[in-house]
Amino acid sequence: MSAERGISATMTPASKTPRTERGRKTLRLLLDSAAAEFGEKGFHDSSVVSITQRAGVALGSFYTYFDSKDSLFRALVRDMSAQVRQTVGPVMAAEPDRLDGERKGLARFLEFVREHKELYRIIDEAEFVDPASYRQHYEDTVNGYLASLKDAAVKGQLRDDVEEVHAWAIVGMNVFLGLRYGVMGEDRDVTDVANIAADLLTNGLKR
Amino acid sequence: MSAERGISATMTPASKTPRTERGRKTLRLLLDSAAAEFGEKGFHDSSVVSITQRAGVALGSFYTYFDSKDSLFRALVRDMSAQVRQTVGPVMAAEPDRLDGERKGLARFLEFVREHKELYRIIDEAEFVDPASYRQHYEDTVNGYLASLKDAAVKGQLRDDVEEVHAWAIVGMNVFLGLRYGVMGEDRDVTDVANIAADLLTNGLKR
DNA sequence: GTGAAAGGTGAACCATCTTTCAACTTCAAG
DNA sequence: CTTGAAGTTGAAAGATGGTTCACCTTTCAC
Repeated sequence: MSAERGISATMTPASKTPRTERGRKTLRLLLDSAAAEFGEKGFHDSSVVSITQRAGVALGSFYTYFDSKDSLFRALVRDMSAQVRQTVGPVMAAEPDRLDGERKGLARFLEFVREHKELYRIIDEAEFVDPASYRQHYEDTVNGYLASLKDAAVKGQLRDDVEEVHAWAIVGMNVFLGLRYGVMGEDRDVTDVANIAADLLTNGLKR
Repeated sequence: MSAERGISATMTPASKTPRTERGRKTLRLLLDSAAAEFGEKGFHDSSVVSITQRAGVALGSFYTYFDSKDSLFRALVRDMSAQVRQTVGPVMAAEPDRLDGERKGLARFLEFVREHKELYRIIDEAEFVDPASYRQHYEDTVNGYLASLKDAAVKGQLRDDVEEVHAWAIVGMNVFLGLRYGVMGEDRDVTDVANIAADLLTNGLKR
């Protein structure tokens, strides 16, 4: 049984992990080039040759660190997914009031998207290149959200019937505001957008 | 000048339009097979050979009706985009009260998604295959939404400061609810989901 | 200084499709 | 019944781009 234990899709095989500083440097160079390349051209129009050229290393070196173009992409998706949560989560958690946290968190998210326009292309393309990671990304995001909403409900900061549907709705709202006001155009102030959205979320549409 | 007038990316050249009933039948066969194929495997893993096999026509016939694999995809995106609005719009407009319309419209949208699971894969992949159509799809959707919100505001059915940000937020919410409760799983009743979302949208999160 | 492990190199191999094309079939108008 | 325009066919050309591999260079422990 345990002899059969292999490496899962989300792990990097030991044989590909760099052993020296030099190796880690090259690996990082490849990851950064890949993020830029995938962000600009998407997965299929990006080529391994082009990524290595951008990184300034030889084609063959790529396969010293990754099993395939796919496995590099998987590594990137996991990396960016974690980066978003690590950036936005603390900002949100720092506010005593959950609805203030919502506002601050969204503003920070919009800023992050503007600094990392490649985020959307990479996460979105995961739907096709690596569906498991795609699903995982949103489930992780929604679950984190739901937990913090329920926590706030217990504290009496918002309605106490919050559930999964609310979390998906709010995440969808934020994702689309990021798409429109982070990626598609920067024609609005992030704080304004965050205020409007937080107000909608707090008070609703009714008169 | 007018001699230079060509065909835009969104048009089908006259030379490719079927002239007979037999031709129209083959074209439809190809479109349906393509929707199924793209929905299952995504654009890049779908092949023209496979689409023609599914349709039961020869490879060469494909190029009688389409200039390229890309142009077929573009045709499909426009088609599905219009289909969604034609399905949901009337249901929403039929309710005298806009917030009731929101509820009914979302329910109908969720049903539509369940009946057409390929919708998300095709629209989402347009971000990479045909960015112009992707953007167009969401701008059309949001603009329609915004117009109807403003109309309702004038009638006094909801807050009168509705603007673009609200429209993007609501569309994002609906898209994600469709993703989760239409595509990813059917573990919730569409009416329940629509009621919860409409209530959130109407009254907000506050206690 | 030496040997071995880690890292680097890029030409070549190879599989996969898209697209073209010249020959063939269908069908309806005259 | 003839004719030709519309439609059909699939082998093959052409392009692309991921992956391999045999050989070279660098690093560093002993």
